[in-house]
Amino acid sequence: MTTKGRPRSERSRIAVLSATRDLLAELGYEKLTMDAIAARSGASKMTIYRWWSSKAAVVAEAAMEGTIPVTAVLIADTGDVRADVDAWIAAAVDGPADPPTVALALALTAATAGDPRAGGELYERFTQPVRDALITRLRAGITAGQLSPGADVTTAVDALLGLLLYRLVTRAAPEPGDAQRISDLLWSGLNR
Amino acid sequence: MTTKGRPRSERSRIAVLSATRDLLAELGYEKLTMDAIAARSGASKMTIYRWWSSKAAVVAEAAMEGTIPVTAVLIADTGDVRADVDAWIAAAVDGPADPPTVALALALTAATAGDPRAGGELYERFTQPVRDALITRLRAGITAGQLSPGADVTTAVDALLGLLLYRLVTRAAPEPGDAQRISDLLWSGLNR
Amino acid sequence: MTTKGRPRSERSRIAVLSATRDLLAELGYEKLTMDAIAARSGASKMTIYRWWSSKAAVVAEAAMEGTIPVTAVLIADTGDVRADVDAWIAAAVDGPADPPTVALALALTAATAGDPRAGGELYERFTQPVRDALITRLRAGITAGQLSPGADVTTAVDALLGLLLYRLVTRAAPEPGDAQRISDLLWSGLNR
Amino acid sequence: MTTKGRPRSERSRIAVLSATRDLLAELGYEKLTMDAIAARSGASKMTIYRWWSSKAAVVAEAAMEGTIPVTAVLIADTGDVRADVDAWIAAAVDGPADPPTVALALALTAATAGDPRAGGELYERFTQPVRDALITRLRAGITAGQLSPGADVTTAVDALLGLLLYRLVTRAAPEPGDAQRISDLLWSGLNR
DNA sequence: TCGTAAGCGAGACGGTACGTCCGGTCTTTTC
DNA sequence: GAAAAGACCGGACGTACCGTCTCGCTTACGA
Repeated sequence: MTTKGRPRSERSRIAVLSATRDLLAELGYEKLTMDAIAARSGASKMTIYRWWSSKAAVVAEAAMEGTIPVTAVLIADTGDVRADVDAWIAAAVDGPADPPTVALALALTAATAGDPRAGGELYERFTQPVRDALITRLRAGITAGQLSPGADVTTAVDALLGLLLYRLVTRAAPEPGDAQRISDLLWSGLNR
Repeated sequence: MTTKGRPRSERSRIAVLSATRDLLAELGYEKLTMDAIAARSGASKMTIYRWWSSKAAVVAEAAMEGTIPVTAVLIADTGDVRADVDAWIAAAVDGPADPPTVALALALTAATAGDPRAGGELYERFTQPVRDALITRLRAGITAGQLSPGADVTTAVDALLGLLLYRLVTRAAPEPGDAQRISDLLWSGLNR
Repeated sequence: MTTKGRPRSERSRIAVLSATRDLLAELGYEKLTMDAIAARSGASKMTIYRWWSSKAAVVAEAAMEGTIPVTAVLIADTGDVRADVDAWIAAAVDGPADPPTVALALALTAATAGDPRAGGELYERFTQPVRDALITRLRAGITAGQLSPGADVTTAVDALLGLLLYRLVTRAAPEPGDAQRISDLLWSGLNR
Repeated sequence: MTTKGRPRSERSRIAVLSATRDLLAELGYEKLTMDAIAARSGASKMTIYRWWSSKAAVVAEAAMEGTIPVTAVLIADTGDVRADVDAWIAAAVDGPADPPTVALALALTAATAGDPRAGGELYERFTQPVRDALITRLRAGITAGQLSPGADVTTAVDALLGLLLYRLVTRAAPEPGDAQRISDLLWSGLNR
């Protein structure tokens, strides 16, 4: 026996998330309204609130489906730590050039920073996996003898992610060579 | 000739900024309201809007006056770059332990990330001076022969500020030795 | 050939009308909701709308089945006009003492008064037959020589029904002797 | 000392009541919405809710200012009861021919009948004064010897008001001679 | 006896109005 | 002439109800 009653409309779900992404890119997080999402998506506000508890929740799921495939690319393990992590850095620095992705990341940051009580879990949901993956890959590099045993992996990863966040928040446009410069900084920090 | 009429009430100005800091710590940026600031401070909304143009502006000035002791500490120039910058790092890492200051910094971040159009100027107003001061001090260190001429100062500074921002946004509590670890990372990055 | 497929559930029909009467007595017409009728009756909203076109229609049928014993009492024709009509008055004045019936009558009044476009037909459906029956009986009394030929039957009937409506709407509790006083008024009006 | 702060806008108050009357005449009570009142009047919903607690309250006050001057004309006391009351009847029967007044009266009836809990007070607020005035005038007529001492004044008045209400609710258009017929019925009822 | 067509409970849906809240402006009186 | 008080508009909030629309299940007719 399957569930009773009319099933949830996948069509609406997609329309809502899609409209959220579009409006975020156009207006930014603060000016994004539930009414606008409803109007743009064709879904009623009731339907949106039935499935998402708040604006932050919609944005979170929109980000989940929209950007994770881009930024959360699992770090490859080719056996060469530096090459693997450099590839991730290059993707992270140059990748999110398109406005929707930038807007989503900014929205997540705003939601996280703006509501101390509910935001922590939200932000960690997206950043934590990436952070863990980087730390894991680097620790594997230590085990493989490619990094010195005493390398301060977590501080380096936080500096890396922080730098990306900082550039995002200050809207610093990525410049050619950025990935290389960041890579250099990171590896000299790790190979004292 | 002095200005005519009743002079601006310094008493109100202080009460507004103080109430803003308190409420920010209690509620976060999104739930902070102008009505609440007016009620808590005893000033009328009219008075607030006479002197500040928006909620963001009040928060900005509250941050200005509230965090100066912490972040705007001018980097000293004792002749020893590393000692000078390490002192600043120590202050920045351990300083903002009190909730109001953290709340202010988060509020600024939320406002900046949430409103792409108006936020850039706001954020730069607080971060830019610090960033410039750090870069200037480090460049002086290069001139003084204490750092290698090819050191990538801006990337290092962005990583430093980004790391602080990242820890702030993720509400990572500062742990003993953090300042030391960050310092180590920074200097090995700069002295390749 | 009878109809194919599953026949209409009499069980549901009764449950809906019964739930409507109960809820009307508890909440009044304005606060009565279709969702509540569905929940209370165990029928789905789909089923309700399959058989009734609107809230007003459900209420109308609920009234139809609920108040017939009270108001639709056909005026008897024993040959004595005054005795026949007085019996009807007594039933109408003292009858609807129970809350559900009162609530139904009020609901019909509210629906009629509240929606000028659709209400006329609704109200006439319940009042018209009674009005016609009274007028017919009185006219028969004229024919039988029990009332003066010039008696203004329609005005008198409207005054009688209006008085009952007025007492209903103002929630005036019936008092002993009311039926007698109304009867007196009516007959002196008819026998000028 | 007068009250502090900006005083209530009389302009808004009038605009709201006026818009309510217009919309009532156009749409009827059930289709009247607060949003429409706000839009038509130029007042914000906030302002409306600041001064009136519900749609019924706005309608009540709109009726107060709009129709009471028309129907609640205090019954004159020229010394001739019948002439005085007949004048009132004539005004009540022929007067409210204009749609806004009819709509208001219907709206009050709908509100009263539709919400048993809150409506009683509402209806009595408008009907009670008229009823009392009629009863008072008729009792004065008894004292003056113009009516028989045993006349059942209250039943007669309720029949009169009920007849008007009944005709209102059934949307019976007033016909020539109605006032006369009602008058005849009333007086023969009172002068048994 | 069995297929099938209509009825059914469940419940999600788009739409519309609700009553509340907040940002920012305006208008009074008081100081 | 600045300040406190507080009413004002515009517009977003999150909720409720309407009437419609799938679903998958149930029932009893008619082949």
